[in-house]
Amino acid sequence: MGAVRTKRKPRAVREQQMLDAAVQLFGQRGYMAASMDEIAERAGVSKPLVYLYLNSKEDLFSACIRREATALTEAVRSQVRPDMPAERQLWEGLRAFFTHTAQHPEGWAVLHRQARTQGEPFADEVAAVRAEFIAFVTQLILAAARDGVFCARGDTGPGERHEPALPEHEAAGFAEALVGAAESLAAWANATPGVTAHQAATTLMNFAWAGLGNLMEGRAWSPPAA
Amino acid sequence: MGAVRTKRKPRAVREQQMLDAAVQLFGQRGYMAASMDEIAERAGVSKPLVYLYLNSKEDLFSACIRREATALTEAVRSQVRPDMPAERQLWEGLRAFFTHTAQHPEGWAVLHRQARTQGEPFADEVAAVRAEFIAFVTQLILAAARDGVFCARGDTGPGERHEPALPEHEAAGFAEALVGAAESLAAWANATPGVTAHQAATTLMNFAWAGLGNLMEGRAWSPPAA
Amino acid sequence: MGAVRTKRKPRAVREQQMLDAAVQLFGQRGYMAASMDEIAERAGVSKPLVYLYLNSKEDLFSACIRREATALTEAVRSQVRPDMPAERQLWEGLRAFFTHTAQHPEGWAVLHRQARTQGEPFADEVAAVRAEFIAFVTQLILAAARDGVFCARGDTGPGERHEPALPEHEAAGFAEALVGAAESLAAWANATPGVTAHQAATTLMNFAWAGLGNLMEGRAWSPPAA
Amino acid sequence: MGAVRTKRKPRAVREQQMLDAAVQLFGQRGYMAASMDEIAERAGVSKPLVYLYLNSKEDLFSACIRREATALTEAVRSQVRPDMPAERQLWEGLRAFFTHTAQHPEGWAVLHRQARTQGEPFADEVAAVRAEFIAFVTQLILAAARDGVFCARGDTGPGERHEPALPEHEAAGFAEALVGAAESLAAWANATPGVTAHQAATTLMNFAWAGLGNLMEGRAWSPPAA
DNA sequence: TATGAATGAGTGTTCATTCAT
DNA sequence: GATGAATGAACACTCATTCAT
Repeated sequence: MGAVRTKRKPRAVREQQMLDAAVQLFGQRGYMAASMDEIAERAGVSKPLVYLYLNSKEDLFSACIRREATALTEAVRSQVRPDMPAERQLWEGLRAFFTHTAQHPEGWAVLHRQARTQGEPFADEVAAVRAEFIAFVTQLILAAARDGVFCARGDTGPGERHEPALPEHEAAGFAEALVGAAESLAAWANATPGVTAHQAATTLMNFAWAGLGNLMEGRAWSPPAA
Repeated sequence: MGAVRTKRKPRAVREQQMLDAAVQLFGQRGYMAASMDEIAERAGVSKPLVYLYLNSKEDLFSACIRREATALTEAVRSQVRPDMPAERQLWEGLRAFFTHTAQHPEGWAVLHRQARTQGEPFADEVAAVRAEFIAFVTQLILAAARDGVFCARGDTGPGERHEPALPEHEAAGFAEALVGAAESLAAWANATPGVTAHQAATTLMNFAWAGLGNLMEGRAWSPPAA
Repeated sequence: MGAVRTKRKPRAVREQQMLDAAVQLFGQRGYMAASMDEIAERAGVSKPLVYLYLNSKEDLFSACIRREATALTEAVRSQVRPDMPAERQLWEGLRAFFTHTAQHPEGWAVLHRQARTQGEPFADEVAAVRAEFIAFVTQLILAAARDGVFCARGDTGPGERHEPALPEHEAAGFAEALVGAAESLAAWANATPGVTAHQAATTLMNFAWAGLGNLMEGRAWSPPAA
Repeated sequence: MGAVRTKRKPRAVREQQMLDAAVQLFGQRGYMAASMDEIAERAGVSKPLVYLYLNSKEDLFSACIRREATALTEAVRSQVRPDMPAERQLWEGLRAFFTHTAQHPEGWAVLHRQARTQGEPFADEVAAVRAEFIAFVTQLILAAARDGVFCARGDTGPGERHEPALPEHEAAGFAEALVGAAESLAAWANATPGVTAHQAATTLMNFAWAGLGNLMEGRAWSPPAA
């Protein structure tokens, strides 16, 4: 059982083995249900070595969170250039997001499912990263509103410019919704065979971006009469 | 110290005390981190009694999930009548959803955060309930598309009926996104003071419904040229 | 191995069993070398029960220290009445001390040998008890000096009263020496077959009390010329 | 971070560094609580080197005991010449003892506190050294009794020689008491600021030697009537 | 109906010790 | 001469669970 126990690897290599094993098990079973014994075994390493290198279960989990959060952030950032138009930034970012979560399902499980259910230290770490995404999307929405992007797609004449009309607070709500939708679609795409990252991103852009455009043009939704 | 230990209550009362305590603790700490000792103490009951009534920790957790899922489903269902127009059904359902999650944060935590991180038996139970919501929303979207609802709000003449143009598979994706957005906004509303259930529902309707309408009218989003 | 595991005893009984086992093992092996497993086994009890009743190894050790310190203090106090002459108080106290340490060697080992080598919390607890003994002996010495007891044994007429001539600080030094001698003789008496508590006490009274008398009469020792 | 790790020192030097570190840590924390990791770090040396030079933790502790025991014995022996009168030998020996224990508190802690609480191998080693001290003091007392030293201090004419009157067994008891008193006073002197080795030695001589003299002169103490 | 008494099995963590270089 | 890499065995402690009353 467990990986073959090879010998005498340099520290950095062993550490990655341990983190790989830990991300898998934390992702599958959760923080509390994953035992250090099992992690060590799957890493092909004795338990004391795990403690020697990673200090404690908490530190190991934190290290997993940080590694996966950085990887995800990096994957998205590498596809998004600030000089792109907002719409393109969002599109590329979403594609990178869905691609990465599809390729690293356990890492995504650690971030999205497991870390958030654990107490303060872990939930906070991932909340901070998520807050950055929210802020990024909020800025994108505001930028698009400011630049009148939503009206530019041909149907409305560029002459009549609606004022931005979008308070920051409302944009934050939309960003929250958009990110939540993305998280949900990531799980859906991973669980539904045949749904690619490209399709998931397209679905979300259709759902969200078009809706925002509609809104920008003044067609705000209002509750139906009781 | 825990709750005051009163004596000789009928079984049903005791069981509710236990479930209340369990939902609180499972919601706060998670399934594994919540101990039966603590649950019994908070319920004001001895531990063997918990086992006598609820059999095991797994069964207790399942009972919590079922109770909270039923409560949430009931809260939504009670506000939604099948004879309402689809838009109204969604609006009322969302309001009920946001209201209920705001009033029962621990129950919602059990369903949304904790149950999904645990293995097969629990995650499946809540997944089934969630699937029902998704299916419901999918039907709403399809119904709206079929009835041309999105065009009805005055701007387009009811005469020219667009064909449905919305394959079920695509509607399911939208539903997934909409539900994910709702879940995200529920947490956001609970964490952000001053955001009411009404506002959260409005934000989501604006974000989603208006977007859907835009889409229905043929203004589908397509990826920008690289 | 281990005691026969009898069943269903009331808590107080079990606690004494545990303390008995713990005092034995702590006394023989020391705090760190005694394992909770071994203590539980010798007490005829499972390990969780030890934790249920005594909380932790530290608390268990503290409980041992307190129990044995109280027993020793009580044993001595029960033989010493404040209305006795100082000399008699010391004599009776020492006899009680040597008797008790002979009858409870492990308890004495816990107090004298083991507790003092452990860190702050434990060493302090026993140091406080020892300080009480020192203070008691100091008062005895001062009282004897004040009352001129040392001159009363016939050789000097009671008429000529020497002034106390004994500063408190010096009395404390003597008390420290006397108590140290007593501790040493307790181990010696326990290790040397045929030495009774009575004999040990007599030896110490001869060694110390007579010497004090000599000193009181003005025959102070002074260093020999180099 | 521990001592600076300098390179390539001769073996004897490294060994002393290790023993220094070990004596400090064993003295402060005790045998079991001091870890080889910490010792190696404080010695500025890698752990395998400690094993290469000192074989095992037990051997290392033994080496500490032997080094400190030898140092203490040597310190005392160097001040005591067999041709001195017994009283002077004791006085000089005590002064050397108090001086050394004051200057090497950790070494003294290893010998007096830590080694005696550990099992057979260590306690025996230090017990053997202590037995030598006891034997030495016993001989001193017997010699003084034989030579009538106690009567020589002027008050009694040297003409009338009391017979020794001191059985060896009784002398051993006095020696045990005296050494115990010395050990106690050593700790007291170290813990009480302002008490010098000279003062501690004087206190003990006053307490013990004068008492012995009193005894020799036939004024034996006898228990008071009940 | 309800509980005090009790435990088997497992957890995270540490330590003395060795090997390969 | 000296060390980075590695582990078997143990430790304190906790938990879900049951029995006897």
